[in-house]
Amino acid sequence: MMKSVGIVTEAAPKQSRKQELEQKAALLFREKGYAAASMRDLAQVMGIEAASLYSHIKSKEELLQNICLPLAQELSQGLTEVLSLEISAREKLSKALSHHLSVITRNTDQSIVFLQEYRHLSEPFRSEFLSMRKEYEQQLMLILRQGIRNGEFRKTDEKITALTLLSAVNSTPQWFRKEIGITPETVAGLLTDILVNGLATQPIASSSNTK
Amino acid sequence: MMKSVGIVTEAAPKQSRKQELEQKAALLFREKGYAAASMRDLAQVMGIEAASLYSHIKSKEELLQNICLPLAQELSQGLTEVLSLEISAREKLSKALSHHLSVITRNTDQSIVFLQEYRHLSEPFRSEFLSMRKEYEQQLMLILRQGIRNGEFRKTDEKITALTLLSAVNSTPQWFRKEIGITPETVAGLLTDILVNGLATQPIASSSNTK
DNA sequence: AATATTTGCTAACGAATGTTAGGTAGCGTA
DNA sequence: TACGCTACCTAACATTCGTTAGCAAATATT
Repeated sequence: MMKSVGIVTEAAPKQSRKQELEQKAALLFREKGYAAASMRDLAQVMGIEAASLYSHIKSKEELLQNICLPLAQELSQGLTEVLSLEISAREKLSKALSHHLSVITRNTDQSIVFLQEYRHLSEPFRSEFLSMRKEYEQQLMLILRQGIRNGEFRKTDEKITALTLLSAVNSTPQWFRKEIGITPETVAGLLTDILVNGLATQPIASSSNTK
Repeated sequence: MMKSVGIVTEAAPKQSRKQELEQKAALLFREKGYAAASMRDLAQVMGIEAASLYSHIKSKEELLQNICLPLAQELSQGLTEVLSLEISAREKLSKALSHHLSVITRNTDQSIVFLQEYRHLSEPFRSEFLSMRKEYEQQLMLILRQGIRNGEFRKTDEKITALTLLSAVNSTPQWFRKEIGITPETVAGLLTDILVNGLATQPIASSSNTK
């Protein structure tokens, strides 16, 4: 039952076919959406018949789960680690955004599917996913609250700010291509700078300016 | 046999049946996604049979078009108007974000469908939609460029910044509920403040200004 | 009262969907 | 050699899909 190929020399893409399937599925789901992407579409991309897919997977939804859940795990774990550090709120926010961006820019297809198609998970998984997301948002709010309390951040609505930050960084996979020379770390620096320091060269006095 | 149970006496069905259908369709598409939402689902929400929907519409996609295209028009027109004003870049950006937020917070269901399901438009429409979006992004970049040139804004990557701003405001319909007392104008003020002035109370030296 | 429009019905269509059953060729290993 | 495993095949299934045809009651218009 167990694959005893555990010699260290396995750097070659031997563990491939299923992984290749999952990669192709992520790309297909990204492009057409989970519901609109058929197993026959996926089979065509793989160069085989639709029924043959079931030699590798149990169901279509298993593919979606294998895209969403590992990503959710990796994101959650990273943020929890950052929260445990004893550094300023500003540094925490910077590290949190960097880790988040690092994860999603290294998995752009998966991230887009993760963000947009999670609702097609069936029931134990969907709820689990949503509560993980809620906890993630609340952990981010914790950082903001700390920063506001000790004067590092301005007094903003924590919830709105957290959701706004998240959706700003979550749009990155839409335009990020690793071929164009820009690294995830550079992106993290750029976005963190914009969001923390703002666009303006000098802040405006009052809170309201519209009339 | 027609159901002659007209006793129900709906309060004031001022809007036509077709408008009601389009509103319900927007909500359904938002909740399940366009591809996963069936005409039979929609019929059930309307309390009629699926085939009866076709007394009001020509096709499922017509519903999607009637959700996406008016919204795209209203957004584009507003931004073009702002661009024509002779005011500072900062004021332009503020007005642009305010108008954008005003439109999407007044049509939350439609906005979410508009943002996530446009790809299911068939071909003349999808391309038209994409080019409108591209022009919208470029108009926003124009404001940023103006602000950077005349020193109102810090030197950031215009494209990345524009996309980041857009996705930040576009997440608003996800949490905005008009019942909770907060007005679109207040949201616009909050978000503009965060994005323009940043989170920090005092900007950091930002050593990572390599490029 | 006669007519037209709106709004709904039942029945059914062909096409597409995810998935199962059962089989086969090739390959590495005991 | 025999075995088991991976990776694929053809054929077919039950459902669901968007949509059409044809008809009828209610409502509005004349």
